[in-house]
Amino acid sequence: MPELPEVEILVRHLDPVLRGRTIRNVTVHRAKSVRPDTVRRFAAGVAGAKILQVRRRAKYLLFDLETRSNAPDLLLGHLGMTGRMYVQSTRAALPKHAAVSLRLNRGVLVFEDTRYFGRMTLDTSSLVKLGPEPLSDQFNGHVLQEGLRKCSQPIKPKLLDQGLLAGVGNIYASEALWHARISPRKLSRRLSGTQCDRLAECVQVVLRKAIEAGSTIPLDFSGDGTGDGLFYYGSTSETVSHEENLSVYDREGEPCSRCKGMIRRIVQANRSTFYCPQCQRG
DNA sequence: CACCATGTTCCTTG
DNA sequence: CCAAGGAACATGGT
Repeated sequence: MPELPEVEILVRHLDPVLRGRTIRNVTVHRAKSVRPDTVRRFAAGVAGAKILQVRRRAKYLLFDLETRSNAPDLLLGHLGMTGRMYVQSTRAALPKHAAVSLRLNRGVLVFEDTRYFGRMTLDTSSLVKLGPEPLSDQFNGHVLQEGLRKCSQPIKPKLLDQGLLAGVGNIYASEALWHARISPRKLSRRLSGTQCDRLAECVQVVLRKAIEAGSTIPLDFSGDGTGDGLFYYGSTSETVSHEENLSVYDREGEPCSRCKGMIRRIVQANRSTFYCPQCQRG
């Protein structure tokens, strides 16, 4: 599920469904999924709260809560690598890897997370280290250049630094660089002003396009087949948008659609990078 | 069995 | 102290 566009799509689905609902009951199936909260503190803080709004910041879901005074009023969700969130019927069985489930006045908000790298927590400290939202006017080529000025890392792994800009992940980092025709191995501080402008622009275009593509994917109401209209599944069908819309990610050995070069896979900072050595130069 | 996976954080190294 | 690299986290797919 999880880069900025996928989280954005999920938030757009969840907000109208959850807005105004009250959390009647809290079950933490995996204690580590609410870290650094304890199960006790999390349950006490969330039970009885009313969800006022669901928003996004970077790859985080923000649930604004109305709670008793002095209680934390912001619940934070992060999908990690494999997290999903959806509302299902109270009668439906929980998935094998349910991490947290919140029973509402109607339906259950399920946080499912196969690898348990994700979070649902009242601790919001991770938000303070985040850089600008790439789709806001707080982000542009100049801001990017400033952030890269003293950086000796190659540009691609640097794009994953959430303190530089917040929300780009491994897929869209490779994609943005391809669109900007910049080598992922280029030293960050060596990007020219023009390149920074172009890269900032391409980051925005790639993210916007992905959100647009995700918006056209129909919701998956399949759930468990009880079909009472409650089901909002986080898209199961992102593979569709992958194959259709990605230019280099996971396309090692395929020809570049722009120059007929051969797309390569390399490893940087322990993660895969995909690029076209022909049209992405130093 | 080996290697790969949309992310973050911690530990080590330089 | 800082930046960068690597591993850990946990499970499943190929």
